[in-house]
Amino acid sequence: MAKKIKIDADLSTGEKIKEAARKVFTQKGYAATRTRDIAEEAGINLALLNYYFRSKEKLFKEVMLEKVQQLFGALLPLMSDPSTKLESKIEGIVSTYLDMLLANPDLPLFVLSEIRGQQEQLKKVLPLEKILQNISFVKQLKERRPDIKPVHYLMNILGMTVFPFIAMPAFETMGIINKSEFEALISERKKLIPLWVNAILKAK
Amino acid sequence: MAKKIKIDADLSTGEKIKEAARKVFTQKGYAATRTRDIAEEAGINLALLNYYFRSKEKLFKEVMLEKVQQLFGALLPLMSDPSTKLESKIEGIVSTYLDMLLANPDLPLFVLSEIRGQQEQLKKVLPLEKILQNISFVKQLKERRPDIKPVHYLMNILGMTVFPFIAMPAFETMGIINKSEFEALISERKKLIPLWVNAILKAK
DNA sequence: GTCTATAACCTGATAGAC
DNA sequence: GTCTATCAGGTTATAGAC
Repeated sequence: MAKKIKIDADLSTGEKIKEAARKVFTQKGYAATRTRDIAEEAGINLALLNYYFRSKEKLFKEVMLEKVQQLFGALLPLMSDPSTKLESKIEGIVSTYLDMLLANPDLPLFVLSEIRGQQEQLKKVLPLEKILQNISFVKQLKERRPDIKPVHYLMNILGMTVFPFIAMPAFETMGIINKSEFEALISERKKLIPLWVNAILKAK
Repeated sequence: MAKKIKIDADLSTGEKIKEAARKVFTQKGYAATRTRDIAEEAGINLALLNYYFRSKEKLFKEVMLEKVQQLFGALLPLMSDPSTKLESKIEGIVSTYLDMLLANPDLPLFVLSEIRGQQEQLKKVLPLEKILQNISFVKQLKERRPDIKPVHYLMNILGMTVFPFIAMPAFETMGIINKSEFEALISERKKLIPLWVNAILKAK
């Protein structure tokens, strides 16, 4: 069994490069990754990277757009479904989102820290401001608590759900927690967060 | 009135450079900042930067340690005080921390994304794992809810408090929110979060 | 399509004059 | 202490052979 094979060999060259780029960019960020890192990770030559993608920046933007959609796009269908009521919607959002984050633990920190100066591209892909107005979830929050801005609950749910993944690297380098302990915590939170959000919704 | 003066002129050269470094590093991160950016921001020559600080990395580490202490250090005295009871401790933590974050909005994203590979330096300055064991706040949480790990409440409080500052740049570039709207939200949360944390502590 | 070699550029750091 | 000029090394991107 080959242990240090980096990228699946039976992918098209373009996909191998892109997969390598996904990995290196999300781990190190745009400025700190060298195209050589990506080429090596992909098991191809540096020149090929520029043959398939015109430049480092172009490759990055493709990866970035994907990641933004992965991070935000996963939320929209869950929040939009008008057939589920608020409680089960919260449960679904938290559970699905935590699963996605466990599979992509460094996605949030990557997107949120590398998003600077990507306004142009983003607005095309994710017209979030318009979506957020008429989405079923927001309406239900408004109904339940007309006295509190729905965005507050959004922040609370995302904060409780996403923040652990943002802080994990720090806690990990400080030796406070390791990966398996973290995953155990997250699986506890899968049941707890919906409970807590419910309590928050009732708080006076 | 000189509008584009970058750094107060009546500082020692070393402090001018460090102040500029604080600003540029926290905005762009280590890899993306050029020592030339810092020199220009400080209104001095590039060579002087290397005269005062031996290298880019050394300058960065000084700034980084400061910022880590600012981000985590502010919490410790608040969480340690054994004379305050749980409710008012939560109120104090949230209120003080939000004030600090409003004054340094990009501090959390900077520290949490640039902390990689700083283990050595950090453990000297912040032996957090030991502190967290015996701190008054954690004990009180354990007493109140022996059935839930205290770290969960830590994550909830920090998530609700800090996460908005992490997500703000993203929401800002998407045009969902602007700075003054954000600050208004935060000042609302100053009263709401303690309420919510209380509700969470009671949730069954 | 894929490679080697190299061009063109940028960045951190230093030498040396003042 | 502060500057100008420059070096040394590294990085992106391309030219050109296969």
